[in-house]
Amino acid sequence: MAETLAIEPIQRENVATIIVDRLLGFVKAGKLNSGDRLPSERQLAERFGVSRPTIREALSALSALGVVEINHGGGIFVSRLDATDLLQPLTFFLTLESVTVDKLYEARRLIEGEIAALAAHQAMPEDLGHLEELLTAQAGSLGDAAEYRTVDTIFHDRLAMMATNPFLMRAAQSLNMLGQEFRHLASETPSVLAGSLEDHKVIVAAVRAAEPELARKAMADHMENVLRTTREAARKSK
Amino acid sequence: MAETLAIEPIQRENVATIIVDRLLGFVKAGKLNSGDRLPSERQLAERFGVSRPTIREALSALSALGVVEINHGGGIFVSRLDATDLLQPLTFFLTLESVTVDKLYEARRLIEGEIAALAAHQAMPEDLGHLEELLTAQAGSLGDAAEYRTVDTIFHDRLAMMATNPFLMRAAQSLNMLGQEFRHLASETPSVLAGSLEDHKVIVAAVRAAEPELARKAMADHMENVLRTTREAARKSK
DNA sequence: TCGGGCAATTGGTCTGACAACCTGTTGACT
DNA sequence: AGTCAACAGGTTGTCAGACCAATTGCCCGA
Repeated sequence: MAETLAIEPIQRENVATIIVDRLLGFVKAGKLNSGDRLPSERQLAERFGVSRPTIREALSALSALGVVEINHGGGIFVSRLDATDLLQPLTFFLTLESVTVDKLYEARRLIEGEIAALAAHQAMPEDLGHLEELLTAQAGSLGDAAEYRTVDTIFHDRLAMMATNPFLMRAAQSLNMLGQEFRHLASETPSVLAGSLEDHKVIVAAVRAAEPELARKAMADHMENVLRTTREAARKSK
Repeated sequence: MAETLAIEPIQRENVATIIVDRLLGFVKAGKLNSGDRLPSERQLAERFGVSRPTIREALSALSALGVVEINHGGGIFVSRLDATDLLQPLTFFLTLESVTVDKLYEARRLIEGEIAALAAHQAMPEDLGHLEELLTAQAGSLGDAAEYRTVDTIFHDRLAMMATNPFLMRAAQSLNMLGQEFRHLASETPSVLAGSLEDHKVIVAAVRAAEPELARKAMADHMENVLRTTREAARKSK
């Protein structure tokens, strides 16, 4: 029998890594809150009993993670990551072949679908107003692909906010970002944008009608269309 | 009208930041692929015309982002994480109040449910063997809460791998990590662990039977149970 | 009172050194 | 000839101390 036996490599951790975890612990435990200023590098080095380069490595990592902000001459502060903005990081790594694109949209269909359903379930009147505005904004930017993409992102974000689930929102945002790398091609075609707008209208209608399942279906169809046009554009450009 | 007029602070970027972007560019452009070995720190320092500490700060950041793996004495490699491991970063930011716990499990139910369904749809025989092994491992660790949590995580990871969707896997992992912060309390109760194991057995049975919808339901129920026990434990400890 | 300039503080970078670790090779022993 | 231990070279990990650059705030002079 093939033992699972997950023998871990026993890696003795970096001192810098330990310090990262330690500081992260402070943030988690609430001992460090958003906007708080950290001690200076020299003080941190002294308190942790390590050298300044080591401290700097730890801070560099935390900065990359978006947990702290470093100001030359000014000090180091805990970022105000009220809810969203993390997760920017993974915008890279687009070695994505077509297989992966399928998987990406499999995930998007699920998550965006749920978001649409939740939004339909608990939409507030003013939310609906916003969505309508965004639709007209999209109609007005059919000629400008870059602008359309921007408004499109706002549209999906708005819907995600209506779903009132920060976790789904977060996941949806990152998947959207990843998808956007591919859509540059497709979105240059006017007919594609027009089709997208039509999809959005159907979604809004379902949300307005407070029909969760209809909304989910509409969103799933939309994702399907986006995937299809993305693939066609990719094939053509080959 | 309030002009946006985004006057940027003209921040001259860190040299380390520049190097991070540069290396990231290589990865994006395909000049550096998964598993590739980077030049040594000294060589990098020389080529970029900077000192080694600066290079180390850049590498530390990339390591935190999960883009590279650094082995003491061994070298630096581009992570192979075909698609997955980014996004780890946002494991923190757990300001989670009880409202948020509900939302967290709303998201988990959706994503883990889909994973279970996909796994049931395309399970391979050896995968089923692994799952069985994990079940017995869990049965054996009912007395040790910490160990049980570890095996539990492996169980969910395994299922996620079977779903063959790196994006869902990634999302599920981070949600699981977030959830774990709360489960420390609940998982100290033996009866809770036993209940969890029973849930797992039902899930595996559904996967083995190749019944996607049954698996989804079983997983959703499991999530529901986890949420319930987590809440009860939290209430008791108040 | 206001304004400019100086000085302290803080982050940014460099140099050079040594320790800990991994790997392949060499050499001795069986 | 085959095995295995010790060694050498390269690599990351950490440290110390120094100096540069940006920010801040105090202090003094107008």
